[in-house]
Amino acid sequence: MATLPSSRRLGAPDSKTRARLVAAAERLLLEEGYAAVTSRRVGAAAGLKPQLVHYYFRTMDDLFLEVFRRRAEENLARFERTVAKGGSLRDLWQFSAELRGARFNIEFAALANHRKTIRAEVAHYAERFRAAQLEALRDALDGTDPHGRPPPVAVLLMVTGLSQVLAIEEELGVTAGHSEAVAFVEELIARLEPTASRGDPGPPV
Amino acid sequence: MATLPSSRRLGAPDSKTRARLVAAAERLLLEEGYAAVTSRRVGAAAGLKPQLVHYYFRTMDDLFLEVFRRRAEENLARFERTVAKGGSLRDLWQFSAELRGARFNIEFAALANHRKTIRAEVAHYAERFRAAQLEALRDALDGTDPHGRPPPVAVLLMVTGLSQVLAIEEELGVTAGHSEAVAFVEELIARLEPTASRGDPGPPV
DNA sequence: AACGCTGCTGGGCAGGTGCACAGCAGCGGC
DNA sequence: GCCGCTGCTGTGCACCTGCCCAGCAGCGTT
Repeated sequence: MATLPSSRRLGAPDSKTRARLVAAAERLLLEEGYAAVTSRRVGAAAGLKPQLVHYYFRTMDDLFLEVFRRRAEENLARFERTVAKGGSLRDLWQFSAELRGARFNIEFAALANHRKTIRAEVAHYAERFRAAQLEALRDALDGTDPHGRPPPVAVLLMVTGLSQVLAIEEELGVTAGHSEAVAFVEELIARLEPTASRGDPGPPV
Repeated sequence: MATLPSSRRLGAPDSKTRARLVAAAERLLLEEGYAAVTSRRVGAAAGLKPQLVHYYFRTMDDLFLEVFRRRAEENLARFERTVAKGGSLRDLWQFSAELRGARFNIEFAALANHRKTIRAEVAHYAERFRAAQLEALRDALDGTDPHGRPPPVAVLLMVTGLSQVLAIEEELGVTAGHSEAVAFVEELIARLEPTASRGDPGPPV
Protein backbone atom coordinates (compact mmCIF):
# COMPACT_ATOMS: atom_id res chain seq x y z
CA MET A 1 0.00 0.00 0.00
CA ALA A 2 3.10 2.20 0.03
CA THR A 3 2.82 5.10 -2.34
CA LEU A 4 4.53 3.85 -5.41
CA PRO A 5 8.01 5.33 -5.53
CA SER A 6 8.43 8.59 -7.35
CA SER A 7 11.72 9.94 -8.53
CA ARG A 8 11.23 13.07 -6.51
CA ARG A 9 12.95 13.36 -3.17
CA LEU A 10 10.66 14.41 -0.30
CA GLY A 11 11.36 15.90 3.11
CA ALA A 12 10.88 14.12 6.40
CA PRO A 13 7.25 13.81 7.57
CA ASP A 14 8.12 14.93 11.10
CA SER A 15 10.02 18.04 10.03
CA LYS A 16 9.36 21.23 11.92
CA THR A 17 9.40 23.22 8.70
CA ARG A 18 6.77 20.94 7.29
CA ALA A 19 4.57 21.62 10.29
CA ARG A 20 4.98 25.35 9.77
CA LEU A 21 3.82 24.97 6.19
CA VAL A 22 0.77 23.02 7.25
CA ALA A 23 -0.08 25.65 9.84
CA ALA A 24 0.32 28.44 7.30
CA ALA A 25 -1.85 26.59 4.82
CA GLU A 26 -4.55 26.20 7.43
CA ARG A 27 -4.49 29.91 8.24
CA LEU A 28 -4.76 30.79 4.57
CA LEU A 29 -7.57 28.34 4.05
CA LEU A 30 -9.58 29.84 6.88
CA GLU A 31 -8.90 33.46 6.06
CA GLU A 32 -9.07 33.47 2.30
CA GLY A 33 -10.57 30.20 1.16
CA TYR A 34 -9.08 27.20 -0.53
CA ALA A 35 -8.39 29.04 -3.75
CA ALA A 36 -5.81 31.11 -1.87
CA VAL A 37 -3.84 28.05 -0.83
CA THR A 38 -1.09 28.09 -3.46
CA SER A 39 2.52 27.12 -3.02
CA ARG A 40 3.68 30.74 -3.35
CA ARG A 41 1.24 32.07 -0.84
CA VAL A 42 1.70 29.27 1.64
CA GLY A 43 5.43 29.79 1.47
CA ALA A 44 5.07 33.51 2.03
CA ALA A 45 2.63 33.02 4.91
CA ALA A 46 5.10 30.68 6.58
CA GLY A 47 8.03 32.98 5.92
CA LEU A 48 9.66 30.30 3.80
CA LYS A 49 10.55 29.72 0.19
CA PRO A 50 7.69 28.40 -1.94
CA GLN A 51 9.69 25.46 -3.23
CA LEU A 52 9.62 23.98 0.24
CA VAL A 53 5.96 23.24 -0.26
CA HIS A 54 6.86 20.93 -3.13
CA TYR A 55 9.77 19.57 -1.20
CA TYR A 56 7.51 18.36 1.58
CA PHE A 57 4.37 17.57 -0.41
CA ARG A 58 4.17 15.74 -3.67
CA THR A 59 1.11 17.71 -4.74
CA MET A 60 -1.04 20.50 -3.37
CA ASP A 61 -3.74 17.94 -2.67
CA ASP A 62 -1.35 16.21 -0.32
CA LEU A 63 -1.00 19.47 1.52
CA PHE A 64 -4.77 19.83 1.79
CA LEU A 65 -5.04 16.29 3.07
CA GLU A 66 -2.45 16.96 5.72
CA VAL A 67 -4.21 20.14 6.82
CA PHE A 68 -7.46 18.26 7.06
CA ARG A 69 -6.06 15.28 8.91
CA ARG A 70 -4.31 17.37 11.49
CA ARG A 71 -7.42 19.28 12.35
CA ALA A 72 -9.63 16.22 12.20
CA GLU A 73 -7.42 14.15 14.48
CA GLU A 74 -7.11 16.99 16.92
CA ASN A 75 -10.84 17.44 16.94
CA LEU A 76 -11.45 13.78 17.52
CA ALA A 77 -8.95 13.71 20.35
CA ARG A 78 -10.50 16.77 21.94
CA PHE A 79 -13.88 15.12 21.71
CA GLU A 80 -12.63 11.97 23.38
CA ARG A 81 -11.21 14.06 26.18
CA THR A 82 -14.50 15.86 26.60
CA VAL A 83 -16.29 12.56 26.84
CA ALA A 84 -13.73 11.08 29.20
CA LYS A 85 -14.20 13.78 31.79
CA GLY A 86 -17.94 13.65 32.06
CA GLY A 87 -19.55 13.80 28.67
CA SER A 88 -22.88 15.15 29.80
CA LEU A 89 -25.46 16.28 27.25
CA ARG A 90 -24.42 19.81 28.05
CA ASP A 91 -20.80 18.99 27.23
CA LEU A 92 -21.74 17.36 23.95
CA TRP A 93 -23.90 20.28 22.95
CA GLN A 94 -21.23 22.79 23.79
CA PHE A 95 -18.74 20.85 21.76
CA SER A 96 -20.80 20.89 18.62
CA ALA A 97 -21.98 24.44 19.20
CA GLU A 98 -18.47 25.84 19.01
CA LEU A 99 -18.37 27.74 15.82
CA ARG A 100 -14.65 27.39 15.43
CA GLY A 101 -14.23 25.09 12.52
CA ALA A 102 -17.46 25.90 10.77
CA ARG A 103 -15.62 27.79 8.08
CA PHE A 104 -13.15 24.96 7.99
CA ASN A 105 -15.95 22.49 7.39
CA ILE A 106 -17.40 24.56 4.58
CA GLU A 107 -14.13 24.87 2.75
CA PHE A 108 -13.52 21.16 2.92
CA ALA A 109 -17.07 20.32 1.98
CA ALA A 110 -16.58 22.47 -1.10
CA LEU A 111 -13.21 20.89 -1.84
CA ALA A 112 -14.63 17.43 -1.32
CA ASN A 113 -17.23 18.12 -3.96
CA HIS A 114 -14.70 17.84 -6.70
CA ARG A 115 -11.48 16.23 -5.48
CA LYS A 116 -11.96 12.63 -4.78
CA THR A 117 -8.99 11.92 -2.56
CA ILE A 118 -10.19 14.71 -0.30
CA ARG A 119 -13.75 13.52 -0.46
CA ALA A 120 -12.69 10.09 0.72
CA GLU A 121 -10.80 11.53 3.65
CA VAL A 122 -13.62 13.84 4.66
CA ALA A 123 -16.14 11.03 4.42
CA HIS A 124 -13.97 8.74 6.49
CA TYR A 125 -13.54 11.32 9.20
CA ALA A 126 -17.23 12.22 9.19
CA GLU A 127 -18.07 8.60 9.85
CA ARG A 128 -15.58 8.23 12.65
CA PHE A 129 -16.72 11.40 14.32
CA ARG A 130 -20.37 10.49 13.97
CA ALA A 131 -19.78 7.11 15.56
CA ALA A 132 -17.95 8.65 18.50
CA GLN A 133 -20.65 11.23 18.97
CA LEU A 134 -23.37 8.64 18.80
CA GLU A 135 -21.78 6.47 21.42
CA ALA A 136 -21.29 9.44 23.71
CA LEU A 137 -24.85 10.61 23.17
CA ARG A 138 -26.26 7.18 23.93
CA ASP A 139 -24.30 7.08 27.15
CA ALA A 140 -25.42 10.57 28.11
CA LEU A 141 -29.05 9.73 27.42
CA ASP A 142 -28.82 6.50 29.31
CA GLY A 143 -31.15 6.64 32.25
CA THR A 144 -33.27 9.54 31.05
CA ASP A 145 -36.89 9.07 30.16
CA PRO A 146 -37.02 7.66 26.61
CA HIS A 147 -40.73 8.47 26.25
CA GLY A 148 -41.51 10.23 22.98
CA ARG A 149 -37.88 10.96 22.32
CA PRO A 150 -36.48 10.68 18.81
CA PRO A 151 -33.80 8.07 18.16
CA PRO A 152 -30.36 9.28 19.29
CA VAL A 153 -28.98 9.29 15.78
CA ALA A 154 -31.78 11.59 14.68
CA VAL A 155 -31.07 13.92 17.57
CA LEU A 156 -27.43 13.92 16.59
CA LEU A 157 -28.11 14.83 12.99
CA MET A 158 -30.49 17.60 13.96
CA VAL A 159 -28.15 19.11 16.50
CA THR A 160 -25.21 18.84 14.13
CA GLY A 161 -27.24 20.52 11.43
CA LEU A 162 -28.43 23.22 13.75
CA SER A 163 -24.97 24.17 14.90
CA GLN A 164 -23.69 24.21 11.34
CA VAL A 165 -26.44 26.54 10.25
CA LEU A 166 -25.93 28.80 13.24
CA ALA A 167 -22.22 29.01 12.53
CA ILE A 168 -22.55 29.65 8.83
CA GLU A 169 -25.20 32.28 9.31
CA GLU A 170 -23.20 33.99 12.02
CA GLU A 171 -20.33 34.33 9.56
CA LEU A 172 -22.78 35.88 7.14
CA GLY A 173 -24.13 38.25 9.75
CA VAL A 174 -27.55 36.63 9.78
CA THR A 175 -28.64 35.83 13.30
CA ALA A 176 -32.43 35.95 13.29
CA GLY A 177 -33.85 33.28 15.55
CA HIS A 178 -30.50 32.01 16.73
CA SER A 179 -31.00 32.82 20.38
CA GLU A 180 -34.43 31.15 20.38
CA ALA A 181 -32.98 27.99 18.88
CA VAL A 182 -30.12 27.89 21.34
CA ALA A 183 -32.46 28.57 24.24
CA PHE A 184 -34.68 25.73 23.13
CA VAL A 185 -31.86 23.21 23.02
CA GLU A 186 -30.53 24.31 26.36
CA GLU A 187 -33.91 24.16 27.96
CA LEU A 188 -34.35 20.67 26.61
CA ILE A 189 -31.03 19.63 28.03
CA ALA A 190 -31.88 21.17 31.38
CA ARG A 191 -35.05 19.14 31.49
CA LEU A 192 -33.36 15.87 30.59
CA GLU A 193 -30.31 16.42 32.66
CA PRO A 194 -31.02 18.25 35.91
CA THR A 195 -28.02 20.40 36.64
CA ALA A 196 -25.38 19.08 38.98
CA SER A 197 -24.63 22.58 40.20
CA ARG A 198 -26.18 21.87 43.58
CA GLY A 199 -25.19 18.86 45.61
CA ASP A 200 -23.47 15.72 44.50
CA PRO A 201 -22.21 15.64 40.92
CA GLY A 202 -22.21 11.87 40.79
CA PRO A 203 -24.63 10.18 38.43
CA PRO A 204 -27.47 8.31 40.11
CA VAL A 205 -27.41 4.60 39.34
CA MET B 1 -27.70 53.97 -7.46
CA ALA B 2 -26.62 53.38 -11.03
CA THR B 3 -23.25 51.67 -11.32
CA LEU B 4 -20.87 54.52 -11.89
CA PRO B 5 -19.98 54.64 -15.57
CA SER B 6 -16.94 52.71 -16.70
CA SER B 7 -15.21 53.22 -19.98
CA ARG B 8 -15.86 49.63 -20.92
CA ARG B 9 -18.78 48.80 -23.15
CA LEU B 10 -21.03 46.03 -21.81
CA GLY B 11 -23.57 43.79 -23.50
CA ALA B 12 -27.31 43.97 -22.95
CA PRO B 13 -28.55 42.46 -19.67
CA ASP B 14 -31.34 40.56 -21.40
CA SER B 15 -29.14 39.01 -24.06
CA LYS B 16 -29.65 35.36 -24.83
CA THR B 17 -25.92 34.82 -25.07
CA ARG B 18 -25.53 36.27 -21.63
CA ALA B 19 -28.06 33.80 -20.28
CA ARG B 20 -26.12 30.95 -21.86
CA LEU B 21 -22.98 32.11 -20.09
CA VAL B 22 -24.75 32.26 -16.75
CA ALA B 23 -26.13 28.77 -17.26
CA ALA B 24 -22.72 27.43 -18.22
CA ALA B 25 -21.15 29.07 -15.18
CA GLU B 26 -23.74 27.47 -12.95
CA ARG B 27 -23.05 24.03 -14.40
CA LEU B 28 -19.33 24.48 -13.89
CA LEU B 29 -19.82 25.70 -10.36
CA LEU B 30 -21.88 22.66 -9.46
CA GLU B 31 -19.72 20.12 -11.21
CA GLU B 32 -16.25 21.38 -10.48
CA GLY B 33 -16.47 24.00 -7.79
CA TYR B 34 -16.08 27.74 -7.87
CA ALA B 35 -12.37 27.55 -8.65
CA ALA B 36 -13.29 26.09 -12.03
CA VAL B 37 -15.41 29.08 -12.98
CA THR B 38 -12.94 31.02 -15.11
CA SER B 39 -13.67 33.06 -18.18
CA ARG B 40 -11.95 30.52 -20.45
CA ARG B 41 -13.78 27.56 -19.04
CA VAL B 42 -17.16 29.25 -18.90
CA GLY B 43 -16.75 30.27 -22.51
CA ALA B 44 -15.82 26.75 -23.55
CA ALA B 45 -18.69 25.23 -21.55
CA ALA B 46 -21.11 27.55 -23.31
CA GLY B 47 -19.57 26.93 -26.71
CA LEU B 48 -18.66 30.59 -26.98
CA LYS B 49 -15.54 32.72 -27.04
CA PRO B 50 -14.12 33.52 -23.60
CA GLN B 51 -14.04 37.25 -24.24
CA LEU B 52 -17.80 37.26 -24.23
CA VAL B 53 -17.69 36.69 -20.49
CA HIS B 54 -15.94 40.02 -20.10
CA TYR B 55 -18.21 41.59 -22.63
CA TYR B 56 -21.27 40.80 -20.53
CA PHE B 57 -19.77 40.99 -17.04
CA ARG B 58 -17.47 43.65 -15.74
CA THR B 59 -15.76 41.20 -13.39
CA MET B 60 -15.96 37.51 -12.57
CA ASP B 61 -17.62 38.43 -9.29
CA ASP B 62 -20.42 39.98 -11.28
CA LEU B 63 -20.87 36.65 -13.02
CA PHE B 64 -21.00 34.85 -9.68
CA LEU B 65 -23.54 37.32 -8.39
CA GLU B 66 -25.71 36.78 -11.43
CA VAL B 67 -25.53 33.01 -11.06
CA PHE B 68 -26.48 33.32 -7.44
CA ARG B 69 -29.31 35.74 -7.98
CA ARG B 70 -30.88 33.70 -10.73
CA ARG B 71 -30.99 30.59 -8.62
CA ALA B 72 -32.01 32.44 -5.48
CA GLU B 73 -34.89 34.24 -7.16
CA GLU B 74 -36.08 31.08 -8.80
CA ASN B 75 -35.95 29.27 -5.49
CA LEU B 76 -37.88 31.99 -3.74
CA ALA B 77 -40.51 32.00 -6.45
CA ARG B 78 -40.83 28.24 -6.31
CA PHE B 79 -41.26 28.46 -2.56
CA GLU B 80 -43.99 31.05 -2.88
CA ARG B 81 -45.77 28.82 -5.34
CA THR B 82 -45.53 25.87 -2.98
CA VAL B 83 -46.99 27.96 -0.20
CA ALA B 84 -49.72 29.35 -2.40
CA LYS B 85 -51.11 25.97 -3.30
CA GLY B 86 -51.40 24.56 0.20
CA GLY B 87 -48.23 25.02 2.14
CA SER B 88 -48.79 22.21 4.60
CA LEU B 89 -46.02 21.16 6.96
CA ARG B 90 -45.42 18.25 4.64
CA ASP B 91 -44.95 20.61 1.70
CA LEU B 92 -42.54 22.80 3.61
CA TRP B 93 -40.52 19.81 4.75
CA GLN B 94 -40.33 18.38 1.29
CA PHE B 95 -39.18 21.69 -0.06
CA SER B 96 -36.26 21.97 2.30
CA ALA B 97 -35.47 18.27 2.07
CA GLU B 98 -34.74 18.48 -1.64
CA LEU B 99 -31.06 18.02 -1.92
CA ARG B 100 -30.81 19.84 -5.17
CA GLY B 101 -28.98 22.98 -4.35
CA ALA B 102 -27.04 21.68 -1.37
CA ARG B 103 -23.83 21.72 -3.34
CA PHE B 104 -24.81 25.10 -4.63
CA ASN B 105 -25.23 26.37 -1.09
CA ILE B 106 -21.86 25.04 -0.04
CA GLU B 107 -20.03 26.65 -2.89
CA PHE B 108 -21.61 30.01 -2.21
CA ALA B 109 -21.07 29.71 1.52
CA ALA B 110 -17.40 29.13 0.78
CA LEU B 111 -17.31 32.02 -1.68
CA ALA B 112 -19.13 34.27 0.76
CA ASN B 113 -16.43 33.63 3.33
CA HIS B 114 -13.98 35.77 1.49
CA ARG B 115 -15.70 37.94 -1.10
CA LYS B 116 -17.73 40.61 0.48
CA THR B 117 -20.02 41.56 -2.37
CA ILE B 118 -21.06 37.93 -2.57
CA ARG B 119 -21.39 37.65 1.16
CA ALA B 120 -23.78 40.59 1.19
CA GLU B 121 -25.93 39.03 -1.49
CA VAL B 122 -26.01 35.62 0.16
CA ALA B 123 -26.86 37.17 3.52
CA HIS B 124 -29.64 39.21 1.99
CA TYR B 125 -31.16 36.22 0.28
CA ALA B 126 -30.83 34.07 3.39
CA GLU B 127 -32.81 36.61 5.34
CA ARG B 128 -35.53 36.89 2.74
CA PHE B 129 -35.87 33.16 2.46
CA ARG B 130 -35.90 32.68 6.21
CA ALA B 131 -38.66 35.26 6.59
CA ALA B 132 -40.77 33.60 3.93
CA GLN B 133 -40.26 30.19 5.48
CA LEU B 134 -41.09 31.45 8.93
CA GLU B 135 -44.33 33.00 7.81
CA ALA B 136 -45.32 29.83 6.00
CA LEU B 137 -44.38 27.68 8.97
CA ARG B 138 -46.41 29.83 11.35
CA ASP B 139 -49.41 29.52 9.09
CA ALA B 140 -48.97 25.78 8.80
CA LEU B 141 -48.67 25.37 12.55
CA ASP B 142 -51.66 27.57 13.19
CA GLY B 143 -54.34 25.55 14.89
CA THR B 144 -52.12 22.69 16.00
CA ASP B 145 -51.49 22.06 19.65
CA PRO B 146 -48.73 24.43 20.79
CA HIS B 147 -48.11 22.47 23.99
CA GLY B 148 -44.40 21.79 24.57
CA ARG B 149 -43.53 22.77 21.06
CA PRO B 150 -40.37 24.76 20.36
CA PRO B 151 -40.75 28.23 18.87
CA PRO B 152 -41.32 28.10 15.11
CA VAL B 153 -38.07 29.82 14.32
CA ALA B 154 -36.18 27.17 16.28
CA VAL B 155 -37.97 24.43 14.38
CA LEU B 156 -37.05 26.16 11.17
CA LEU B 157 -33.38 26.38 12.00
CA MET B 158 -33.25 22.77 13.09
CA VAL B 159 -35.00 21.48 10.02
CA THR B 160 -32.90 23.65 7.74
CA GLY B 161 -29.78 22.38 9.42
CA LEU B 162 -30.90 18.82 9.25
CA SER B 163 -31.59 18.91 5.56
CA GLN B 164 -28.29 20.60 4.86
CA VAL B 165 -26.41 17.94 6.76
CA LEU B 166 -28.30 15.16 5.06
CA ALA B 167 -27.55 16.61 1.67
CA ILE B 168 -23.87 17.24 2.28
CA GLU B 169 -23.35 13.82 3.73
CA GLU B 170 -25.19 12.19 0.89
CA GLU B 171 -22.76 13.83 -1.51
CA LEU B 172 -19.96 12.41 0.57
CA GLY B 173 -21.48 8.96 0.59
CA VAL B 174 -22.13 9.03 4.32
CA THR B 175 -25.71 8.08 5.10
CA ALA B 176 -25.66 6.55 8.55
CA GLY B 177 -28.78 7.50 10.49
CA HIS B 178 -30.34 9.44 7.66
CA SER B 179 -33.40 7.27 7.32
CA GLU B 180 -34.05 7.42 11.06
CA ALA B 181 -33.84 11.20 11.05
CA VAL B 182 -36.16 11.51 8.07
CA ALA B 183 -38.59 9.04 9.60
CA PHE B 184 -38.65 11.02 12.80
CA VAL B 185 -39.48 14.28 11.08
CA GLU B 186 -42.15 12.68 8.98
CA GLU B 187 -43.72 10.98 11.93
CA LEU B 188 -43.79 14.27 13.76
CA ILE B 189 -45.48 15.92 10.84
CA ALA B 190 -48.00 13.11 10.62
CA ARG B 191 -48.90 13.63 14.25
CA LEU B 192 -49.29 17.39 13.96
CA GLU B 193 -51.00 17.35 10.63
CA PRO B 194 -53.30 14.39 10.18
CA THR B 195 -53.15 13.46 6.54
CA ALA B 196 -55.72 14.89 4.20
CA SER B 197 -55.59 11.78 2.07
CA ARG B 198 -59.00 10.72 3.30
CA GLY B 199 -61.98 13.05 3.12
CA ASP B 200 -62.01 16.80 2.89
CA PRO B 201 -58.71 18.55 2.36
CA GLY B 202 -59.98 21.79 3.86
CA PRO B 203 -58.36 23.02 7.04
CA PRO B 204 -60.57 22.88 10.12
CA VAL B 205 -61.09 26.32 11.65
C1' DA C 1 -24.78 57.45 -48.41
C1' DA C 2 -23.30 58.43 -43.88
C1' DC C 3 -23.77 57.38 -39.01
C1' DG C 4 -24.05 55.17 -34.72
C1' DC C 5 -25.10 51.21 -32.23
C1' DT C 6 -24.49 46.35 -31.02
C1' DG C 7 -22.61 41.73 -30.81
C1' DC C 8 -18.53 39.77 -31.28
C1' DT C 9 -13.43 38.62 -31.90
C1' DG C 10 -8.09 38.47 -32.52
C1' DG C 11 -4.38 39.68 -30.09
C1' DG C 12 -2.07 40.79 -26.18
C1' DC C 13 -0.26 41.92 -21.40
C1' DA C 14 1.19 41.31 -16.69
C1' DG C 15 0.83 38.26 -13.44
C1' DG C 16 0.10 33.86 -11.11
C1' DT C 17 0.28 28.60 -11.03
C1' DG C 18 2.11 23.59 -10.14
C1' DC C 19 5.96 21.31 -10.43
C1' DA C 20 10.65 19.79 -11.96
C1' DC C 21 15.57 19.71 -11.80
C1' DA C 22 20.20 20.50 -10.76
C1' DG C 23 22.98 21.89 -7.34
C1' DC C 24 24.76 23.70 -2.82
C1' DA C 25 26.15 23.60 2.23
C1' DG C 26 26.33 21.14 6.32
C1' DC C 27 26.36 16.99 8.57
C1' DG C 28 27.54 12.17 10.55
C1' DG C 29 29.72 7.72 9.41
C1' DC C 30 33.56 5.41 7.61
C1' DG D 1 39.46 12.77 3.55
C1' DC D 2 35.81 10.96 1.18
C1' DC D 3 30.71 9.57 0.84
C1' DG D 4 26.09 9.82 1.12
C1' DC D 5 22.26 11.97 3.16
C1' DT D 6 19.36 15.92 4.21
C1' DG D 7 17.39 20.51 4.10
C1' DC D 8 17.08 23.95 1.12
C1' DT D 9 17.22 27.08 -3.10
C1' DG D 10 17.85 29.46 -8.00
C1' DT D 11 16.08 28.91 -12.19
C1' DG D 12 12.94 27.70 -15.38
C1' DC D 13 8.99 25.77 -18.10
C1' DA D 14 4.44 25.30 -19.81
C1' DC D 15 0.23 26.76 -18.74
C1' DC D 16 -3.65 29.48 -17.02
C1' DT D 17 -5.71 33.72 -15.29
C1' DG D 18 -8.53 38.43 -15.45
C1' DC D 19 -9.02 41.99 -18.18
C1' DC D 20 -8.17 45.34 -21.91
C1' DC D 21 -8.21 47.29 -26.52
C1' DA D 22 -8.79 48.10 -31.25
C1' DG D 23 -11.48 46.78 -34.73
C1' DC D 24 -14.96 44.40 -37.73
C1' DA D 25 -19.60 43.18 -39.75
C1' DG D 26 -24.35 43.80 -39.67
C1' DC D 27 -27.98 46.59 -38.58
C1' DG D 28 -31.60 50.45 -38.38
C1' DT D 29 -31.87 55.78 -38.69
C1' DT D 30 -31.50 59.69 -40.72
